[in-house]
Amino acid sequence: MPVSIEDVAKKANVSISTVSRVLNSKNIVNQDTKKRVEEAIEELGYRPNVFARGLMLQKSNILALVLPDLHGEFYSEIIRGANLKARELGYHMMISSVDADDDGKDVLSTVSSPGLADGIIVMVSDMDSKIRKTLKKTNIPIVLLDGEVPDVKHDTVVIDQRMGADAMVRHILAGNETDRIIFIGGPQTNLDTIDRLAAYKQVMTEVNRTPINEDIVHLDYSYKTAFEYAIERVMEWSSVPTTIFAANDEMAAAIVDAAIAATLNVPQHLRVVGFDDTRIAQLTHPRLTTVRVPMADMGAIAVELLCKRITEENRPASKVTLQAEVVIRESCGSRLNGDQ
Amino acid sequence: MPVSIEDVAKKANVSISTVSRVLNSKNIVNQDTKKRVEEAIEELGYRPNVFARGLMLQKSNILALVLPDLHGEFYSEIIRGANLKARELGYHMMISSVDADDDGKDVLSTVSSPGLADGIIVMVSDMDSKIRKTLKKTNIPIVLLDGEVPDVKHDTVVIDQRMGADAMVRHILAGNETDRIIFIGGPQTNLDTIDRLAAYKQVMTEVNRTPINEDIVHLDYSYKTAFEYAIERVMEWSSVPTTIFAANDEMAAAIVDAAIAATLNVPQHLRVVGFDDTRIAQLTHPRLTTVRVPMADMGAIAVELLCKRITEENRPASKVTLQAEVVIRESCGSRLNGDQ
DNA sequence: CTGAAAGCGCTTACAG
DNA sequence: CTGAAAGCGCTTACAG
Repeated sequence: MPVSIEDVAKKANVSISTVSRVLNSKNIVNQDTKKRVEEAIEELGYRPNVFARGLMLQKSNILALVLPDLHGEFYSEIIRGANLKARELGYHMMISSVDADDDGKDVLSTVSSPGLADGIIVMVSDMDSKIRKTLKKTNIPIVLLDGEVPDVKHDTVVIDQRMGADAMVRHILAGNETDRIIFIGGPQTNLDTIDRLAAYKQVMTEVNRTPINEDIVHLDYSYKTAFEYAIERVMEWSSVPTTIFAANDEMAAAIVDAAIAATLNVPQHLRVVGFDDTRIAQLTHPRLTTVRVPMADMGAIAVELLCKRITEENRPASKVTLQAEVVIRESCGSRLNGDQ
Repeated sequence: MPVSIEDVAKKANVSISTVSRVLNSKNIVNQDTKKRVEEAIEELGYRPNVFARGLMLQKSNILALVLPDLHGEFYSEIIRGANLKARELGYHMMISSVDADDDGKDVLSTVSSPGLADGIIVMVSDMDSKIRKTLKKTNIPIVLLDGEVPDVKHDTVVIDQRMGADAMVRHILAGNETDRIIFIGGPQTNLDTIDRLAAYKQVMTEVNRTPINEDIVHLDYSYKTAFEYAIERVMEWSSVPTTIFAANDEMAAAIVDAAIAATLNVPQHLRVVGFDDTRIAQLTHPRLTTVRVPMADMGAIAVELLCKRITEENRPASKVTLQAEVVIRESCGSRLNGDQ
């Protein structure tokens, strides 16, 4: 039987009101009584019951983080960044994953009003995701990661995917103007892929090289699929000057490996760039030119926004856009040492 | 103002007791009343208040997972495995990280009795970790990952590191009997490193090759440190037949890269093996021979044990040992194609 | 099968 | 500065 506020009160010879006061350091308490109470708390090892407190305060100090998947470094960095910031601000973090077919009712309902979490950070990376509909019905503070849900009032933190992809395509063109550029994306409904592809199309069109359908392919972001796809095609690709613009590092790494398996030299016979700048980008040979997405920052900023929203319900919804920047390494023949 | 059980009761023309009964489907409720109540719940979008329920039931359906760090694939796999299983069993998961200097009081106290979480999974990977002391004082259900804390009654899930390391050293010796074998571990107080090193010493001693001090080095598990260390020494290492046994894949990858940077061939001029079988192991060239540690399983089983402990307080503490197995790839010259 | 009432452990006006 | 009391939203014996 855990010790309650009443036990403390008895031991310190005061009322529970007084104990509560020293606990919350609200109203002023006499120095001596305060000391007596604190000693009693210490001796008894008293910890306030979170539920009782939550019942009164309608606040749990818990934030929920809902991600589409918990797999891979991308998400683990978000979790890390969010967790650090949450602790800093005095919140705990709950975490859960919801895949695209899941409407997330399960997760959201337990977590949401009048629920466990004071607020919730949701990443909805797929356009068709059912959770988007569920979100509309929730009226707990929400921060959306990397995507927006229409008709929901919420704060948002996004990566400027378009700028990043735009800069990347220009970087490719700067080094190798005449290259055929093949875009290899994730699923068609994936929001990141949509943005990155849009930027690719736009820049290409701008330089009068409207992309043809054969140069746009959609895979599933995985190493395996990309490797299998690439191994069949690297020889053909390398027959004319070509750069592969993969929408994540995993696929880029797979393509590099497929090229190497076919005894091609990257970047000489084939150029490859990735996206995200996960650790994989530095483990390939040659290392990947890619676009850095500040994942940990994303998590941290989302937590920050959420906490602000929780304490200040009526502040206007804000949108934070994080820049993504091109990181030049060797897989594309960098401008620094590309002319050796 | 969220809708309460009272609102539902009014709408359905019953008492709150009855609403509670249909909610918890305990005692039998008349079909018609039940239906009426369910409709009211649906219409009002009623969700029971978690705190009120927790106050009564002394149960939150939340599990806490405390890891030494949230960085890297190793931990993200544990989180993933744990999270999946937790959802399956109807629990939510809270997550937090605690570093070795932190005594975790902060985390544990909020999370622990009479706290938020019904139980807690803790990974304590460092012998000196202060959290070990804090753990002794907690009397909430605990499952320990990958390490034990004396004097605490708890369930445990461990990897059989020793068997894994043992098998690995024998594998190295089987292919290259006369190789000098250098063990590169993490910090001296790291429990995994301790076990892996012990196995290395034992097998070496068994074959009458008691290791010398120069062949045992402690780094910090990171790619960077290992690369810097290796780049200075690869030439010397390769001057006699040598295998590097790194205590994780990160360091193994760094050593492979250092060797390549020195234009050495792996496994011909230098052999390298890793530990963990994280994804990195398949991204190096050559790919790493390593020891597979079932991380996701570890998370899932920990959750399972914890849930059993929560519901059956008096069951005897159990210890689940997961096997680690050698995965043969190319970095050590496999038996399959090592004699080309 | 159903309702009135006690109680879970807190916080917070309200008096004093 | 401090205490008695109400109340947060539930669950669960206890009567009926």
